[in-house]
Amino acid sequence: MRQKFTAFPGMEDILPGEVERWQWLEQRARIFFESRGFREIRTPLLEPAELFARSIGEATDIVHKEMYSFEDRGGRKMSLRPEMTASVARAVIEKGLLKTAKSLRLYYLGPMFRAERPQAGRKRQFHQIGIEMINEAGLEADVEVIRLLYDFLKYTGVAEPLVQLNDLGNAQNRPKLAEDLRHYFDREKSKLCPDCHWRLEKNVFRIFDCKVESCQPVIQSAPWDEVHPLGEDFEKLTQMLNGQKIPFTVKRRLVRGLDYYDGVVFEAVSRSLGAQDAVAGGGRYNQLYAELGGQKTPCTGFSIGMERLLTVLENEMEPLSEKIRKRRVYLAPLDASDEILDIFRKKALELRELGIRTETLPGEFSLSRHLKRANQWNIRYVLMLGPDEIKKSKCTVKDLDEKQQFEIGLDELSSTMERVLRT
RNA sequence: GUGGGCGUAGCUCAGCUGGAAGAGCACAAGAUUGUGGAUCUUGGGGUCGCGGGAUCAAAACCCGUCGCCCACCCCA
Repeated sequence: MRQKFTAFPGMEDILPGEVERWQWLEQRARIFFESRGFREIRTPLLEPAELFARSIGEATDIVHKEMYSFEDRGGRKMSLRPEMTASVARAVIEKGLLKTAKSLRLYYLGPMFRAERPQAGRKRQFHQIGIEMINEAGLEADVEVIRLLYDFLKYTGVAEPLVQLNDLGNAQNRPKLAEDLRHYFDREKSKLCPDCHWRLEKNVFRIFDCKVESCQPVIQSAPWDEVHPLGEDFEKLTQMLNGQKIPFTVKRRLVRGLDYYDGVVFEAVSRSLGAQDAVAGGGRYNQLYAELGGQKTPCTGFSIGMERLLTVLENEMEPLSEKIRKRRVYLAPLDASDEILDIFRKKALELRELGIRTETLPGEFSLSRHLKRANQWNIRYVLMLGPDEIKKSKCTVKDLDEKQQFEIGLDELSSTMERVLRT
């Protein structure tokens, strides 16, 4: 097993057999978001390094130690995108998309890159599905984003999506909030772990992510309600969510690692994921566009980790392979006559136009072999055509699951198979 | 960057206090040229992660090294 080339750590091949789940999820996403008025946007994988520093934040881990950055031949500093929100903002500002529309609803889907140490649920190349609601202020937009996330997760088959939310405060009061929290944790410093001491210096909010046992009491009794009580707006938001029957919990220690968030933030979590339990995360960001040189533009959005969602769905996905399997038929010509092969070519074309995968083993005329192969390829229906069938102008269709077979007139073969496969 | 676990066939792994590299699954051919999954027969596949050391003898013991996984940090 001496191998010359291997994929880089944390960059995985998605092989046939697994790729079908990805295709399925991508298709679900497109159907779901497009039918709700979102339009896809695709941006380059490479962007100016500065774009991410300005948007995500110079001091965040993502920017200062997890970006793939390098210079191209012209000495331009570029980075592989670690997330999509900044790229979308750049494109919207650069192309002036808000000049011909008051607001935008965009979705995206694709690979992101972060040079972290790989682990369960954390790859260096990973994939996200996300949406951005651009230039949409107001509680209604916040509620809608959360509802879209909740509905989409249900739509893909997550049994009970759990949404957690928090209010990080707005641009005006956030510095003071950080200051007050720093003040509090500084008083309790002796009870905190070394990592938290570091966080205290760097980014107080991160202390809330600490999992060390001894830090928990201090975190629990953080004076959120004094320094930043949940306001009337947040109260209204929760009422609206209740009204729409979206289950959620308020988690005051929920903070996010990207600096551009302010206001309402949320995550969807699943216990089945292990240490990295967030399936999706998002929230409101009202300052980003101004920061990047555009007009001040209130926005909200989220992104979903595709790998993580697929992990959550793993159990529920079993019927999926079944569904894919059903859209296939196998053609078994029983001799090499031109007449039979001609009919099969024509029928294969018809079936394929109907979106039915049609396969055969070329140059093989032994029925036993055909059946074996169909079985091996996990195809349920075998269409058999030989001299006997030609005489009657019919085709014998064998159902390998039910061990039945029946004859269908050649003229209605394709339409009948379409009906059979639909159920 | 810091811990812990694991590296033997394509996959899952067994291999005892050192004594001729194995099983199951998968793959290929046949028994079987108009009725498949089973069974049987046969076959291809290995620098036992890599390098060194002690030994008559190492997959096993010692040292080093590389890789992967999990966890911390952080996030999707």
